[in-house]
Formats: sequence, structure tokens, C-alpha cells
Amino acid sequence: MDTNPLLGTTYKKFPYPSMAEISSLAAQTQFTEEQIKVWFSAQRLKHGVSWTPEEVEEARRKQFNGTVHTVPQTITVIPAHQLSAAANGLQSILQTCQIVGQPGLVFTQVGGNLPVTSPITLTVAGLPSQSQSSSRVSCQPTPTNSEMKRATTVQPPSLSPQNSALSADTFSMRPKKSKEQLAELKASYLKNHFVTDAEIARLMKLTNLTKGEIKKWFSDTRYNQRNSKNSHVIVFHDGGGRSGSCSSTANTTIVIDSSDETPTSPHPPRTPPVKEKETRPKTWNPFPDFTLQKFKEKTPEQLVVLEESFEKSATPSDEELSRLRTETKLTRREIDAWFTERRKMPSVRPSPEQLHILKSAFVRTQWPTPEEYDQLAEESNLPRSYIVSWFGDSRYSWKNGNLKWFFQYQSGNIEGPNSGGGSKLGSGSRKRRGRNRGWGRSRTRKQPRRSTSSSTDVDRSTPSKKFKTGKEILKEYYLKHHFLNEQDLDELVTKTNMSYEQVREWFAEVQRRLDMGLDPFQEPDEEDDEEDEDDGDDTDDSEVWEPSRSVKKSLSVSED
DNA sequence: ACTGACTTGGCATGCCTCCC
DNA sequence: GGGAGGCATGCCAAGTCAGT
Repeated sequence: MDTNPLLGTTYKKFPYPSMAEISSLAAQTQFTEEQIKVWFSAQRLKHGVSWTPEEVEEARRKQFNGTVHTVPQTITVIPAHQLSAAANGLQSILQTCQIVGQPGLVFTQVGGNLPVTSPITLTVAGLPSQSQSSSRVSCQPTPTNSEMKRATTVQPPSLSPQNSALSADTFSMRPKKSKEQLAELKASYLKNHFVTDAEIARLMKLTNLTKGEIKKWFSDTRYNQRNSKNSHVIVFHDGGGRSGSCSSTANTTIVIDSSDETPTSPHPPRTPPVKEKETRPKTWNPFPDFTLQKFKEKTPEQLVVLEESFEKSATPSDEELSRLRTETKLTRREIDAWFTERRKMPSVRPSPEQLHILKSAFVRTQWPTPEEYDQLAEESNLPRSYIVSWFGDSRYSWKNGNLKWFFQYQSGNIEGPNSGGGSKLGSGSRKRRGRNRGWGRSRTRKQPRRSTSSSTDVDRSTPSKKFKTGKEILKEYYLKHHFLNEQDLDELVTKTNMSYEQVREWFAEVQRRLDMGLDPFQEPDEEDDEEDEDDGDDTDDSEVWEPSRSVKKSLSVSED
């Protein structure tokens, strides 16, 4: 074929032949249209010609003075293996997506990471000649967008934005998308079903639509296309279209005919392939992550109510139980069972306030002195061993550049844990997902009791002093209100210098004691004194908020 | 110190539905 | 049929935790 003068001259004239030209060439030579297409592709590859569809279109427009061909147009994606065979020696790395016809569009992909296994034929049945945008039909794959390798050595005429028939000022702010806007969107959609950021920016300029609107439109169009009567066909009616005709001014029809799984648009890998037309079975699982197995028999609504109640108190009062029974329509036994199970689930994280203390310290120094560790343990009420571990992990994360909060703290751009602005972990503002994912990391070891050690003495030393003050405040509050109002939690935490969990647990303990008919304000450490002497600082209070890991580690590491 | 499993929130996308 | 609202779902990054 290389020696065929007709092919050679045609290629020199324009490297992207139209379908009419290909048909003509096929008629004049002994080669099939497919062979000719492949030959042109190979030539372009050989000569390093790789124009984007827009460039091809623009070049063609200039060269042919805007002539619009009237033949139906087909976009063919030729599988790499077929192409390589036909290209006779060329590497099997070339795929083409070619509009054989007026636009003469071709893309080439180097690397062959588009697993096309059978031809995809896109038939463009005529284009309205007045619409420049709709003539920009292309099949431009942008797998991961930036990876479209271009070995362009021949530059096509540059595109000038003013050529666009549309401009931003064409549009006014209308709730419905204008024809022009839709035309742009459709044109873009035809190029790529998954709009890229660059394309969004372009469309935003052209259409004055927001990013969200554009993305939404693309999403819906993809969905509608799949769910249309014929999932392989998408019909974009254009204003002046004459239906039922194959003429150039009829509506634009793209026929996507591919039997393989390849998405018509090579989207970044994270996007799942476009599924075949299907009705998604309604097998929605409220707990798709399969956590919290024990509680799955409860509906999400029930769980929300229960969780909210548990946050207020781990041991609901009778009054609260009644409320829960009414709200959840669960039996008292069920609710009791839930709370019992829920209480077994350890609280695994330090409070935001405690984290704030640690993070602030970490910014000051990644290697605290023993005295500083002691001080931090005192300030945060966290076990010293936990703090040591936390610093170790944080140093490692920081070293690997994974400590995102570090720079925020370093820059001083922290509003504090209670403000809700600086830390996304602020418990007051922490968002819960709709799905209940729970805390359920399974524990392979039971929480060990602490043995005596020097560091536990440190842990225990001063907090008790603060704690007593805090308890006095809480007692005062309780006598006044008789329950913990969540709205007052922030204030209480601030006043008492206790964590959220500690405050909550204090109220829970009071309630527990009331339920048991005991003095609600008797200091737990008074009765547990002996045990505490032996076991370190793990009072009942601390058990709730202390990260279990710290306990576990603290024992295994045993106070370094 | 390091690794790997896990949790969590944010975001993108798919899907359904209703309204015009 | 197009447009938009809203929920479901999947993916990812960041952070946490258990174990070596």
C-alpha cells in the first residue's frame, strides 16, 4: 500500500480522510475501506501525526472551507490486535477512534491500555451544518486524561475560541438550559462521556453553568443513555433536525455498537465501567460494611435513636428507657440488651481535646523529654504509654508525609478542638454518616488490667485534683438540671477541664448509682481506692475514654 | 520503627423520582 | 423528554490501631 500513489497523495493532502474519501479510495484501489483506514492510521503514526479531534476538525474546516459532508459518519474503534495485524509490523499499540466522514477524527492511543476487544462503531447520521459545536463529534478518549500520549510533529492549525458559535454572553441565567448550553454539553458529551476538569472549565466558560450543573448533566445523560429504549443508541435532537433522514442536517445519532465491556469513554480507572443496561436490584443493605453485627437487627432509625441516647448516657434511666421504647418501638429487653452490648464496645479514641493537646505538643517537639511526657499525660489525662506510642506513630507518619494535620497546627491555623472549625474530629460537630459503621474494630485481646508502675503514678498524680474540681462542678450542674443537656456539654468540658467522654461518663455513673440505689455522688475512687492503688489510674471513668490500645500497649510495653 | 488492616469523612457517581 | 432533588453506593485519602 505504501507504494500506491493515490493513497500517498491523498495522505499528503490531508492525513485524516473522510468516509467519502475512504470509500472513494477503496473503489479506486483494490483495498478495503478497513485496510485504507488502517493504512492512514499507520501513516499518521509513522509520521508522528496525532491531532486532537478539535484540531482535525479545525484543519479540515480551514482546508475545505467549512464544507460539510453529507455522508453518515462512523466512528470506529479498531481493536489493537486487528490493527496490528493489518498494520503489518507496526506495534500493536495503536488504536484508532475515527470518525470517517466529515470531521475525519482519529485518536491514537499509545500504550494500548484501552482494552477494546471488538469494534465500537459510532454512527453520526448527519450534522446540522449551522451548528459548529455539533460538528465537533469526536471520540476522544482521555484515559486518566493527561496520559494521552502525543507524538505530534505536525501541528494543525490552531483553534481560535472566537470560532465557536457560542459565547458566554449568549446565555442568560435561566433555570432551564438553553439550546446553546445544551448544544455545548452534548458536543462535549459526544467527545467524552466523562467530563474532565479541563472540559468542565471550558464548558463553564462557554455555558455559564456551574461545575455541579455540568457534572450532573453528564451523569444524568449517561444514565439516561443507558436506560433509553436502546441502550446503545443515543439520539440528540437538534433544533433544525429533519428526522428520518440520513442527510447531513438530520438529527445526530450516535450508535455505539460494542459487545465488550469497555466503556465508551475511557475514564479514569476509579470509575466503574459503564454497565449494560440493567435495573439495579433493590438489595440495599443498611449495613453494607457488615459491622456492628450485633445490632443489625435494628433499623437505622432505631440505631440512631439508641446511639444518641447512648452518647448521653451509657445507662439509660427509666424515663429514657420509656422514651426509647416509644421512639424505637423496641421492647425494654431489646433496649437493655443493646445497651449492654454497646457498653462492651470500647471507646477507642482519645477525645478531640486530648488529641489537640498532643498535636500541639507534637508541633513543639517530636521528641518530648520524659518530663514533657509526664506533663502531657497530666494535661491530657491520657496514659503516658499511650502518649509515647502516639508520638511514635506520629513521628513515623510525619516522616512519610502522612501527617496532614501537622502543618495546620504548625501554622497555628487551629481554632481549638471545641470550635469545630480547626479539627474535623471535633466531637460536637462531627458528622455521622448515614450508614452506621460503628466502632467495631475487633479486639483480639482483652483489656488487661494495669500493673503497678512508676508511670501510672505519674498518670494518676495530678488529674485527680482537677477531676475533683470538675466533679464538683458537675455535681452542681446535676443538682440543678438532673440530667446532662448536650448543649451544655462544651461548657462543662471547658469548666471542668475534663473530656467529653469523662463528663458523659460521670453523668452515666451518677445515673447508674441512682438506679442501684446508691449515693450518686460517692467518689468511685473512694470505693475503688484499693484497686486503684494496685491497678494504676484505670478508674471506671477512665475506662470509657481511654483508648484501649493504650491500655494494651501500656502493659505490653510496660511503662518504658 | 514499621506494616497492614481498619475506620471515617468527603466526594463522585449512579439511580430513582417528581415536576414541568 | 429534560431538569432537578435527593438518596445510595463506591472509592479514596487520612488517620488510627494492633501486631511484629
